[in-house]
Amino acid sequence: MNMKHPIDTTEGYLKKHGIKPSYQRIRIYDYLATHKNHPSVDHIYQDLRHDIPTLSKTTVYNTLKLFQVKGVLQVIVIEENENRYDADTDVHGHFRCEKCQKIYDVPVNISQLHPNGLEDFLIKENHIYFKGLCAMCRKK
Amino acid sequence: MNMKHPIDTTEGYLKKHGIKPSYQRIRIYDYLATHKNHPSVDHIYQDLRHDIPTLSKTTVYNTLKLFQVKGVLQVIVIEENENRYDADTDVHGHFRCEKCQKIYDVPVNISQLHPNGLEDFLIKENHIYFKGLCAMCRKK
DNA sequence: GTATCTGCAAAACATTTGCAATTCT
DNA sequence: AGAATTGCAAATGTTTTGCAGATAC
Repeated sequence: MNMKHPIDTTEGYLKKHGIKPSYQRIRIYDYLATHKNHPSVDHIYQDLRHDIPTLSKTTVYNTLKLFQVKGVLQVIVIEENENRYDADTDVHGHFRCEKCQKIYDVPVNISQLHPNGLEDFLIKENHIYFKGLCAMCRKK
Repeated sequence: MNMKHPIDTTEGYLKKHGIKPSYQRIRIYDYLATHKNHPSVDHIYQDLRHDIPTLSKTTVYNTLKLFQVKGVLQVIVIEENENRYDADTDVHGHFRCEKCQKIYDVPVNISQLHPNGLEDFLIKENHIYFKGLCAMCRKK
């Protein structure tokens, strides 16, 4: 579980954010909270459909869009043609290895970054990511 | 023109990077160099097809992919479902206004950002972007 | 019983691929 | 001529939409 208030259940956590906790929504949120490898829609769908045979991909899309609007996940736009999802809503960066394709979490101190010219802008989201070779792939 | 060596022509600049300067490639590069608003493939295609009626979108895709591989542009992955392109290959950030959709350049000092845990990683690309409301949209 | 949620099928996009015609040297 | 480039048409893959049936309160 990856929740701000660990005492909560997923159901309570979703409710608190104005999301009706249907069975599918709870399962999708729990999947994200326990699979921190920044899954794509298809990852989520393929894994969950073994447990929930009636699940449809549309529901996964609907649910993730709702989660995004309600602020319980962040969309990681790092691949050029598919979105990834992360239940960790704290500001942090990502690293994508161009060889093994894995996406790593990267702790970054955003306060060190003082962009000029944005003084009158309202910044709602910070996105930082890196691409290259991870330690393992680099050695080979 | 947005070139490291302003003395060059587009033709010379492309050659230097191992790109045969065909008519279409020169026109697409010039478009990027003079339109710094981070256009999408469709922006480029729709604008250039008035001048070059035979231009195909495939050629725009082919050319941008080639430019990316040869390192004369960077792909900005900031929209959730389409790529944007920038002939400025220096490290810099972007800000996308969620209201007017405009993408602004943001000078950032990447060296201020010392991500932990990437010591053995080879970082080839840095990407930093922000989302929110720009100064103009915020006032309204 | 009325709202909402789910999921199938189809549509809408962005992007890629196969291949034939064109262009360049 | 030979090699690279262009561009049409079709395919692919992701995401969205319309809508009917199921579910929840």
